[in-house]
Amino acid sequence: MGIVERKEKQKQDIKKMILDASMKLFVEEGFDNVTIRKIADLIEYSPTTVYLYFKDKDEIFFQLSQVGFEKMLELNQNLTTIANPLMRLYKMGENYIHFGMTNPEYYDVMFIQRAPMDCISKMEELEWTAGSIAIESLKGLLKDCMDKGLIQKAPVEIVAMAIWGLVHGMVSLAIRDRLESISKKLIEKDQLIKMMHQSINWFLGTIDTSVKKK
Amino acid sequence: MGIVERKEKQKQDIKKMILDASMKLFVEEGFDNVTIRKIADLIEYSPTTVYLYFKDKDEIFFQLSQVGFEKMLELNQNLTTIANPLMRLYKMGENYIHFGMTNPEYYDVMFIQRAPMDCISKMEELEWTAGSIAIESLKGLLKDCMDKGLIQKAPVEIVAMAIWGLVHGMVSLAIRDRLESISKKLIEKDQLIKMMHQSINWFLGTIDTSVKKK
DNA sequence: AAATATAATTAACACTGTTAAGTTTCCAAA
DNA sequence: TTTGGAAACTTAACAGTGTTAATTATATTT
Repeated sequence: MGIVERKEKQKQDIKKMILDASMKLFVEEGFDNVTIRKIADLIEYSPTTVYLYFKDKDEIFFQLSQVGFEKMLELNQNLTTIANPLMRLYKMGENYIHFGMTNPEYYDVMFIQRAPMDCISKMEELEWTAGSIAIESLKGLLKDCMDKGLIQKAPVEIVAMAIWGLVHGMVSLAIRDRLESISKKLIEKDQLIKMMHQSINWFLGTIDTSVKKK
Repeated sequence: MGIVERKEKQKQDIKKMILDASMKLFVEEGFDNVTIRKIADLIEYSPTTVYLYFKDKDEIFFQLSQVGFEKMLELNQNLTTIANPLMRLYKMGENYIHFGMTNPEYYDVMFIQRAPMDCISKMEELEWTAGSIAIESLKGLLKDCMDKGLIQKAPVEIVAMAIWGLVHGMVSLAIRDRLESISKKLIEKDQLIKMMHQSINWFLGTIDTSVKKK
């Protein structure tokens, strides 16, 4: 039955077209400018056709966020070469900040935008999403650091929460233009990133047991 | 000229009515359910009347966020009694988390929602907003801690960014239902708050120079 | 070729923020 | 007290939004 196969492929192609169009609008014009009608215009179908391939707008954004997670996972490939877990942790934070600051729109759907209810239940079905892979690897890394005595022993979940909070907090405040108030003068993006690096550097320095305290 | 005074007062009263109605919708039905028409319904005026008192919807939310900042400032009154700056820092973080978790809608407009451009320029005019007061007091507190040798010396801005990031990160992830993935099972709000407390506790413990490191 | 299943579209609904134009209300000067 | 004008408010409308039911066009199967 080659015909049903081809049909299925066509279906997937159109799905991809819709996602690509959404992404294009998303990155170029921002979240609020992604409308069903604009998507339909781009792929040269009628607006209602979109609903033949996606339940609603939320599902499209959910799919986009999944793409974002994969991108992030890919970015973290550069960690594999780093043996020292504490160094890896630092690089991981650096990656996170870099990803968020250079892909603010992706970051938005992944971590800032309200997650629709039925996506949450979908997550629970999957049980092993790209997002949970990231957080699990962070927890593993922390455990590794503790086992090797590189950082103080503490409940992994608590420390993971703090570290994720730290980087997410800085990135999301930056993306939403709230970090202006930290210094009196305006700060440009590059310098902001530099400051974030200093922050995680300072942070990891303080929890690093090998650094001598006076 | 008592008449022009009374007129002015009336104007302020209606402004307050609009803000109160917005707030009510905001808290009870969430951000997306605050519409000009619903506000108008509540105050029993026509929708266009709202525009005689506020430039646009953004201005209403900006005003609401200002109210939020004042509420937060008020909450921080309990800090004055604490002499030890490190203890104050801990309590400040606890306050922040408490405020965010019990007033998620306020927190939203204050720190998460996209800030409209012309509000930012308005901020620069004011130059001394409730928001910047909070961040300045955090910086002052940190300087105090460093001067007294309670925590390691480091650039205040960098440390302030890290700490604000830490608490904001945890709260905003919680509000947007992203913290579910940190533990495999569902976590209820109260326990989440407890975990956040443990996080800042652990964090301040590690930067506290008086705590002995093994 | 006719019947059926699939795919795409048109038209419409119930909303949204916002504006121009028209009414009503109120206060001060003639 | 009447009249003029300003201020306050409303009606109607515009240009959008997500989404659905009903309809038409296109393939596929019998």
